[in-house]
Amino acid sequence: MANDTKERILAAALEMFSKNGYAGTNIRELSASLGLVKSGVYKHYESKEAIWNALLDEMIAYYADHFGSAEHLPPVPDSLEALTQLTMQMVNITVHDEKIVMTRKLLTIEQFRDGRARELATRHFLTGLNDMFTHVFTGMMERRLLRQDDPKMLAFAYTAPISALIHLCDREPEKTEDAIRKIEAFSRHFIATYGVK
Amino acid sequence: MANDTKERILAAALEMFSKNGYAGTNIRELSASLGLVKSGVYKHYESKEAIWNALLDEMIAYYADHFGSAEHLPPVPDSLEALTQLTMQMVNITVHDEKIVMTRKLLTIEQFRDGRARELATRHFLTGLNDMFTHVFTGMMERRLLRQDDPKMLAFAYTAPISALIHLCDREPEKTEDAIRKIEAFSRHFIATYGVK
DNA sequence: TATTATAGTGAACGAAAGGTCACTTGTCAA
DNA sequence: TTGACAAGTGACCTTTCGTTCACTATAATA
Repeated sequence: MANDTKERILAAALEMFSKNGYAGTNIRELSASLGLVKSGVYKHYESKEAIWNALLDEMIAYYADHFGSAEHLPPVPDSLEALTQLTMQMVNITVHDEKIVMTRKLLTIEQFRDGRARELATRHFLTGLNDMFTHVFTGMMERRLLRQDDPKMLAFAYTAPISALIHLCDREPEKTEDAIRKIEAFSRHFIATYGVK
Repeated sequence: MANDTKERILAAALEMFSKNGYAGTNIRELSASLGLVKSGVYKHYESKEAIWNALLDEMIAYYADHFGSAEHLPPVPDSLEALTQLTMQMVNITVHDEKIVMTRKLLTIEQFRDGRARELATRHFLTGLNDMFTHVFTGMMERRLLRQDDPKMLAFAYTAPISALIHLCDREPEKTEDAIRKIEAFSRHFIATYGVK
């Protein structure tokens, strides 16, 4: 029971912080959204900042669990088409999973205020996808699916535009479908450029 | 005199909003940073929100003046090397100009809260550079400096990675030099891929 | 059964927020 | 010289914020 409420507080905090930012969120509203009165929250966290820190802890742990280690690297696609499919699958999850979307928004909003948010933002927005596709492209080059080139550079050239469109989805959700189509078109264009026929 | 203070208030607002966000900024501090007492600010703007709106007006006007119309399109580079030089020149301005950096941070932080900030963010982060380099690449293809391809797609593939590294500079300024080197390396890699020898 | 820890309530608190207002000061036009 | 107005001050108001605390209800424990 205790733990349940504690987690529900974090979930509500993620929702409110990602919408209104840390400074723009107040404990009254947060509590109310859980059917609690605000003093009830203080039975589980000693302060607003403690909630923020716990949420960041959870986000960091979540990232480590889901994307952190080599076990989570995707299988190397065995065809050029499979690269697009892998990409679209990942994009669809990342753009439609509410929790991931909120996490990204939160990191976007708070990256300049909190050092740990800053680090995690860079991983989410830049190095995470980059490392993953460096691995993918290295494998694809070994299998002669991609022309020989610097896999890190290719991964950067591939993931950064995709990342930009994911950010667009966060910012203007009504453009999501369009952005996803653009990502697929970009993926195919990339393959047309670097793929080995 | 009146106008002077009015503008100084906007400058201070840009600084504070871009650092602490709208909700995290208070009029007392803002006034103090100008050597004023807070009621003095209300002689020039009727509310905090009015300051925000005036700042956004200014930002929108500034963008229109500096990057908005066809007059501001850069000359089409006459060589592949000139493309990298044009790029690096633009990147250096955009990364080192304090006002532009603060504007970008502000839009990053407030894009989910304000509709006009959202629009301007998309222009700053995505469509602005994109349109500009669509023009550049169209010209370079006509001059057979770049291989024939979809100029919009190439512009997107070129500008999005650069944009990602500019965001990195905003987030982690100590990585600025490194990021700029990466941009140059990326530009040269891009040319190696799409340039006509 | 008696006890005790836990989760939640509601009133209250001090600090800080945005905003108002009567007042002073300095500048310039009539 | 005087009157009017713009710019700035400082005290004050109301609201909202984060936080505390004495208290209650509940459910597990001894």
